[in-house]
Amino acid sequence: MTASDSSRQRAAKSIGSERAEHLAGLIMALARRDGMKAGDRLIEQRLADALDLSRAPIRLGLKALEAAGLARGEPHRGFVLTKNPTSGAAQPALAAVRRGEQVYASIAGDVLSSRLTADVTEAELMRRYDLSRAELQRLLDRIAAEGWIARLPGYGWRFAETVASPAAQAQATAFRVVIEPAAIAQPGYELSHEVIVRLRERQQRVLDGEFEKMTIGEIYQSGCDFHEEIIRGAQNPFFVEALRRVNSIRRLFAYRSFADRDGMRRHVREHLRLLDVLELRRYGDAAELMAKHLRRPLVAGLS
Amino acid sequence: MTASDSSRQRAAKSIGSERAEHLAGLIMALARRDGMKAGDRLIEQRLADALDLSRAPIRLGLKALEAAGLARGEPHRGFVLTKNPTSGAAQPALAAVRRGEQVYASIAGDVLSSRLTADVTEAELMRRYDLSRAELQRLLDRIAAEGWIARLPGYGWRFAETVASPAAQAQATAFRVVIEPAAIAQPGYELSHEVIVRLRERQQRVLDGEFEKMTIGEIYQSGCDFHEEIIRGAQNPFFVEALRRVNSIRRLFAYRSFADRDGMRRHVREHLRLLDVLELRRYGDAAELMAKHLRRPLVAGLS
DNA sequence: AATTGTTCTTTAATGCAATAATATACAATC
DNA sequence: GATTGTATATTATTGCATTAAAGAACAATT
Repeated sequence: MTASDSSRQRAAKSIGSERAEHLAGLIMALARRDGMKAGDRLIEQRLADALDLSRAPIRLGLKALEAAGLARGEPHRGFVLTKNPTSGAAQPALAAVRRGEQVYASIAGDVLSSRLTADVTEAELMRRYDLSRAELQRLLDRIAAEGWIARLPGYGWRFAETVASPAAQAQATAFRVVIEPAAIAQPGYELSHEVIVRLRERQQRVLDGEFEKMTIGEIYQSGCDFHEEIIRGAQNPFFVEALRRVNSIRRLFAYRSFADRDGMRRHVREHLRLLDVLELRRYGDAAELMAKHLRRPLVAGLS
Repeated sequence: MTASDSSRQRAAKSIGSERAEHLAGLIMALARRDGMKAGDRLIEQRLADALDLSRAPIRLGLKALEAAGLARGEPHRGFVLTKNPTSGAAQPALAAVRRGEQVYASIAGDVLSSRLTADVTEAELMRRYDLSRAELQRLLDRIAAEGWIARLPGYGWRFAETVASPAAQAQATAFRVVIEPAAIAQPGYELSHEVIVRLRERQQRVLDGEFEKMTIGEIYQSGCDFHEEIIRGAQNPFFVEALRRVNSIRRLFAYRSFADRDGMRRHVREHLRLLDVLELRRYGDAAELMAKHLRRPLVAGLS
């Protein structure tokens, strides 16, 4: 116990500034998502707003990015991307974000395959995953926010029945088939022109081949972003929230469902068609289209 | 600051065993919910299971109950209720639960009336509500679990847009009108006979006058329980979860909407009618009935 | 006018020891 | 056979000092 304890501490310390690299990864992921290119400026305040942080941590991330050779900073002129965020050179920076996800992923895997019981104590998890209390607590808070674990009144936590059940995937779809079309059919539904344009542009970029360079995680995320933006048009946060939660649980098994590239192309094309119908304000048709879209099998991991 | 700090500590210590009284309140609330009467036995393990605790804390609660004169314990024969849980004598014990809710309630009130900004820091909240870090954190965890606050990446937390908006109540209803009937209309929908019987019995009891003795909170809770049990029949935890979250947010403004007794009677009668239709497995009709039920105005706080 | 650079303040995380709360196991009793 | 009584082991909380991280304000630069 003392052995593993100290090894963990040493490991953490040896990585110069883990946080900075993590921030660099966040910035890079954002740049990718927004389709930035080499040469684009990285404006501190804009990044800070996008990531809900202040400029101080952003600055750390930018410096780490420079140290990694992905950005260049000149006095009083800020930082500029030197590599395309989709290029191979950008990969290590992005991996830094994922590294922090490893434990999260193994817990998710263990729950999904029932290697963990529904009820667990913190002590048990600390031992099992070699985490400090603080680390574990941050993790549990996050998982709780995603809705697949909840604190028990006494000691311990309980995983939600939502996960682990083999039927979960089908249930998630069934739920979405209800709320997403219904949201579009709500009386006050409206999607601003700007949003439609932005969404179309992003989907088009994916269709134009960018998705060859995307990770499964990014592809999944892009799909979720799209649907969340669409459902937001109902002007009812309860719909948005509900979809968010389903998506964060679907993410757990998304990694398993293998993505076939052809299905994906069709999938994105459906997104574009949906945008067209929405632009014409034919909400009844759009709702139907959405229902059909969701029911399509096989690419379940990507809708 | 040191002054308020120490006063808080003194207050906490002077209450002999706050936790035990709280537990007593939980037991009493459970007894009320289940329609127990004076003379009924309070079986430790059964209570422990119902409250997701072990026997040790239950025992503390039972002793506190005895100290309050609401239960009597005899060696090797356990505890027995000596007062009806609906009687006036039971009130103080139940109040102990609510006492712990005071800060929660004031935060809720402050958010609902925009006396708090959307973004807050822990330090700010600690000062404002005179809480220790630990106390505040438990509170924030709970609120986060209920879904109306979320941690920001840096310092601080952000209240969900779901709350505070004046439209929230209408939006919550709109959302329920979508998911509740849809759940009943799901292919695999089924409500076991036992559940129907239990629900009917409980609603009947309320109709038979018990609700005169119920607090607003209990009335609200009873309504939520009913609907959650109904939606559970869809065999899809996503529906249940979604409803739970809406309900935990609706609870925040439930206290404001004044309950008229007549509307409530009609409301409960509708619950009973719904059960009849469900028992006949006429799910299409039941779904329609549910939609109408939810749309009824005025008793919005109780559906 | 927008953006970066710098400094200072505020805020929260971490590790540790002491303490409290909860869970478990098994014997005793009805 | 179910329930209670009791002892013991496990688990988590609390307070505190230290340290790290983030935010805010304003000057400097383009």
